[in-house]
Amino acid sequence: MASGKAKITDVAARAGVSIKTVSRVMNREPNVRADTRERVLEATAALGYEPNPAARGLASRRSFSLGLLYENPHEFSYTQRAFDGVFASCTAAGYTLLMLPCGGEDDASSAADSALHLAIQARVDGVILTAPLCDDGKLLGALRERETPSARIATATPEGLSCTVRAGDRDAACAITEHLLDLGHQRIAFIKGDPRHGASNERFAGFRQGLRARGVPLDSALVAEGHFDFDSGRQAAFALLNLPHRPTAIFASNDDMAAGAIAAAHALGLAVPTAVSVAGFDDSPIASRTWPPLTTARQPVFEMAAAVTDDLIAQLRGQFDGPRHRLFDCPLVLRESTAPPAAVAKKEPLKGEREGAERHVKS
Amino acid sequence: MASGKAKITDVAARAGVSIKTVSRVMNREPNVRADTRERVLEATAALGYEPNPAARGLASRRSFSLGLLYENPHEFSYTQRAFDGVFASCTAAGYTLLMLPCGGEDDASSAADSALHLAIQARVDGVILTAPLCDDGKLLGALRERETPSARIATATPEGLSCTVRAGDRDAACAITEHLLDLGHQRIAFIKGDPRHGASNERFAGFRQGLRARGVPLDSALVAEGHFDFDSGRQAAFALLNLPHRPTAIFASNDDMAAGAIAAAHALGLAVPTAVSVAGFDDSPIASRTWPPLTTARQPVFEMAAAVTDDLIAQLRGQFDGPRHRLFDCPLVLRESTAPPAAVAKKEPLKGEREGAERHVKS
DNA sequence: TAACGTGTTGATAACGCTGTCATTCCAAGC
DNA sequence: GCTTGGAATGACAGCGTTATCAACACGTTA
Repeated sequence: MASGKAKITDVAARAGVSIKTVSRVMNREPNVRADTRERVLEATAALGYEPNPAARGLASRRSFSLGLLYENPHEFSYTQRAFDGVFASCTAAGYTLLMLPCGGEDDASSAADSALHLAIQARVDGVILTAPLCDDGKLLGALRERETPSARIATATPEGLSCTVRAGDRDAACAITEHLLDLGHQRIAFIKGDPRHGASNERFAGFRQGLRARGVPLDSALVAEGHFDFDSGRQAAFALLNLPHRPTAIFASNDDMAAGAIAAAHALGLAVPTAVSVAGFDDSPIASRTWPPLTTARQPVFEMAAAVTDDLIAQLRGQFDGPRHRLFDCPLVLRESTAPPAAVAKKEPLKGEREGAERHVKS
Repeated sequence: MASGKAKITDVAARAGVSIKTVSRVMNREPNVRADTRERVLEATAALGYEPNPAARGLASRRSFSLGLLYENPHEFSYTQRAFDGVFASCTAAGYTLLMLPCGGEDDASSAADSALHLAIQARVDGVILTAPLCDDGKLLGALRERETPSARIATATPEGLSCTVRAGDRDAACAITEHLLDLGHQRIAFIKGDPRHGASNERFAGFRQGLRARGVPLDSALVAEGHFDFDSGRQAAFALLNLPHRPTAIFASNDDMAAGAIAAAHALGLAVPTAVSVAGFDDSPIASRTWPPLTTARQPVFEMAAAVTDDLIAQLRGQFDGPRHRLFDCPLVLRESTAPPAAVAKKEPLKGEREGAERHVKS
């Protein structure tokens, strides 16, 4: 109970063993008799002993901490979900987590440098990279040079010596596209994401794949550039909806941009989904906060982040037989922002109101 | 350049001084001759020397790290902005920052305990508490008992031995209320925030104060309970807008709930702001992502967090003459979610479209 | 019985820095 | 020149843990 000051010698004295044995117990090392371990644990509990991380770090030349490098100032909800997953795994494994923001806006590479410098200063045992940093050649090179183990979330290149995790962006984007086509849409616009993110290409590829599967030609006039943030989505949608022959549906590469598209539609007096359907990607918090709430694909960021962190920690502990590359499905989430196009709706009117409850469908 | 392995003895050898002098330079201690300091700095640069934080921590019995305790799983955008401010100050001062989430949902006090335990394990030099933890008596007691310095953001009790910072919630809420009254609204509904947050009371008090100043009686039927999250705002607004004699404006205690109110209005076929005006509080990211974007009060969370962190670090460094209690203004931000009520609008029609640009007005 | 192996435990030297205190330096005062 | 005192510097002992390696206990095998 009286904690805060007990050290390993106190515990050793109380348990009647050497400090080394206490150390063994604290570190879950083998070769300690069960009753000895019991006595030590009892002593630690009685004294409220907490190992001193500084002393541990100094002696073991490890810090038992990881760094989470991220860049996106816009879509922090993604980083938050990733953080939650990474944090959960770190805590479970007795690791400490450092947030290492990379500026973003201004000078991307110098921001990455400074974040890397923070990681070096803090002597983290490993780093976790989110997109788009996870595909930054210079950063990866610097990490390799320092022999810093790393894990990569949402990478475009699921290979190499570090563990990676990514979502089935292409399949899910294809599924969303097919959903829109199934509703009867023929003129579907697409808003691309930040080209530095590997997921952007994948989602666009999924979109094209969906069209191709249904024999609908790709109209390049309906493809707009975006950067994953609300404002770029709004502007892109504005332009698309002002087209002479405007699309009946917009598929934005993420939810923030989809929310922007909804705002643009509202501003133009176009009701969603009556006049125009809108779909997003990620199922981030904003997806259920727009009106109408967004049809999207759920990217299981928490689970992805937690899994890849587990992998990284396993690697740090030497339980490692080659890097592991994981792939997670993104199930479709159907909400109220998508519906048949007006022309079709007349032929097949919807029966009553759409239900408010979400429906999760495996993609 | 060749960094990662140099230690203080190497630097000392290269600079031709003792390790103690290098230590002095690294810690910006006085009583080092300018040219000596210069030589040492040159040597550190040449060797790419980075002090080992574990060794530093062990010898100095400090960790040079702070912990940010937070609880709100809903409104993470607030925590993010606070984090950004705290992080900026920490980095500038050479401190490391640990995120210490407190669960939230389930068992609040046990979650706070576990976060506190993480802080103890990590041996942070101080902690920063966000609402509502900053007013959690048990938590504050535990911190006092361990003599852990702390800073508190958005506290209801700006007093005691720790540095605090808070926003002028009451004045800003009063200003928003007066803004709605000035537009001609007489029946203004109010959605309260989480009662555990000190700000909730203050904002409600500001609302009442605004009404009183204009001689408008408080109609308790128009006051609803909320918990600062989107869904509670939506439900409260739903109930309010279904009232026989419904309000012409809704003032929600924060932006998330205001976004929920907008969703409720949309769902009921009530246009915002034509049929009902909606105002929020905080100017969080969602405030500019709803449609229409929200009239709100900007809480300068980044600046508040950075300032109180500076105070805490100053205290840790012994530059401390009593705790400092700061107060920040929340300027009004007028956007498109508020307008004169329909009846008044007929008499005094708006001229043309409202401009899209934001206008910041000091409250 | 002796040698051996396996499982368990402990003595002691690092780990890289800071705190304490002693020492040296140097300009000013007599 | 000699003393004085503050500024500048260094020697050295920890800080609380882990790593290394030695020692020991005990059952098994030759």
